[in-house]
Amino acid sequence: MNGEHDAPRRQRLTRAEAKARTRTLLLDAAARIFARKGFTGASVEEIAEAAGFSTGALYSNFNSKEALFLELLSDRQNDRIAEAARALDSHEAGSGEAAAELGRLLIDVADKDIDFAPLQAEFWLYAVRNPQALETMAAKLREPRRALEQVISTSLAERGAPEGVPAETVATVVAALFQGLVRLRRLDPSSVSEELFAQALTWLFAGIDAAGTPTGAEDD
Amino acid sequence: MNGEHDAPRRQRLTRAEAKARTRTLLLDAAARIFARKGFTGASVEEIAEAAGFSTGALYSNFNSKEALFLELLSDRQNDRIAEAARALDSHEAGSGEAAAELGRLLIDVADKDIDFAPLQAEFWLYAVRNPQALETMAAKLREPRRALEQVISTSLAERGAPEGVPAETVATVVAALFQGLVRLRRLDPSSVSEELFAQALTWLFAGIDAAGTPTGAEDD
DNA sequence: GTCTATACGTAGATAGAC
DNA sequence: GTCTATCTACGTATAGAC
Repeated sequence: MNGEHDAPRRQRLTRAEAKARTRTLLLDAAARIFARKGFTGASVEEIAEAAGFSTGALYSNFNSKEALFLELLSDRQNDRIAEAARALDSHEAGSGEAAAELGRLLIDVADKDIDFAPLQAEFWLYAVRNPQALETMAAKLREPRRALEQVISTSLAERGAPEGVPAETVATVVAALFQGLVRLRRLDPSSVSEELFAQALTWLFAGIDAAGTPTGAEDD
Repeated sequence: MNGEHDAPRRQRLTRAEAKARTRTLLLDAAARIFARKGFTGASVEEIAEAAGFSTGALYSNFNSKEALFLELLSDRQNDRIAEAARALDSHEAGSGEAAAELGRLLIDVADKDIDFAPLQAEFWLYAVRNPQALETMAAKLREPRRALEQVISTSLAERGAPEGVPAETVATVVAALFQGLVRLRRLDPSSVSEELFAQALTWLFAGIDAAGTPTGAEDD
């Protein structure tokens, strides 16, 4: 009855597209459930049901629970980080505006996207426990990291900071601060105000300027 | 033969002491295994065996796997953090020495005590997922946090920073930075050099000074 | 107080129907 | 390609011996 190489494609949704949609839905559900229950704590049945499918459908799209998790680790974790890079790109790092923008992003990540930080933590733990995944994760962080470095590098030059201050180092500090503050805010929101990240960045860049010109002398 | 209220105490190891020792050994093993496999990933049998006991002995000392984990969360997590507070106490925060000392501590935590950061991550995830444990965890972090605040407060006063800079805020920034850098170093050691934390602290405090006295004016 | 043996539930993964 | 049913293994927790 239903020939398979001739008939289908009735509503612009080919078989391949339908499968791709299923995959996407499963990945979305997996991100939520993994974030809420952890890699080992989450069950494949739970994930499949949350996506509206059965475990059979899940295994038809992914070889194993681990493969599903690793695909998230490779493909999904950049979403928010890329957003941060964009937020930085529209202003200059070190300026009050960029700091304020990043501050807002921090609050968003910590408060609105409640699954983000726990999922990142799961990724980090998995990477730390599985050396082969460690390189994958480090690689995935490199791209947005370079974007951050680039913006910081530009900003440092504009501020007249000396060449003794590599943008790479500053980018690391900013990234670490961001992560750390997001996690602290989840534990105790009152300890990490909405303006704190912006404030810290302001201090940091002022300190870099001061370190470049300790007593007020400039030029190199 | 062996009367129980009269005879024992032959090698200075009473029954109560023996049990306490068992508990300690189980807790030590639990810390290791939970750090390496995660809360859900670790099995009680694994933990018991690592401590040299059986699951029966474990359940004779703890009501459940969760109770064991919660005891670690409540009692053990302060070890390293208290150490940080002590490191700060011997110098003044903001001084080059204190910064260097903390920098060494960071490297120690990141490289030597390989179970510390993953265990903290497990605690954090558990707290984020279990609101009732969240308060427990936040409370446990408060004590060393106050110590950090105290030292920073003193240091700020010495440096002539204005009252507009609360030590509480600075302490949060320092703590977040520490956590964030430890985790980044585990992913990519080359991105977080041994001197980076000290460097970041130096910048931070210089920036605070500069913010207090923007163009070079002092006095209050 | 600790061990051995086990009950009971649940989870990852597969097989075969549709 | 997805679902239902199931196989198998493992993990928590308990019971009873020593």
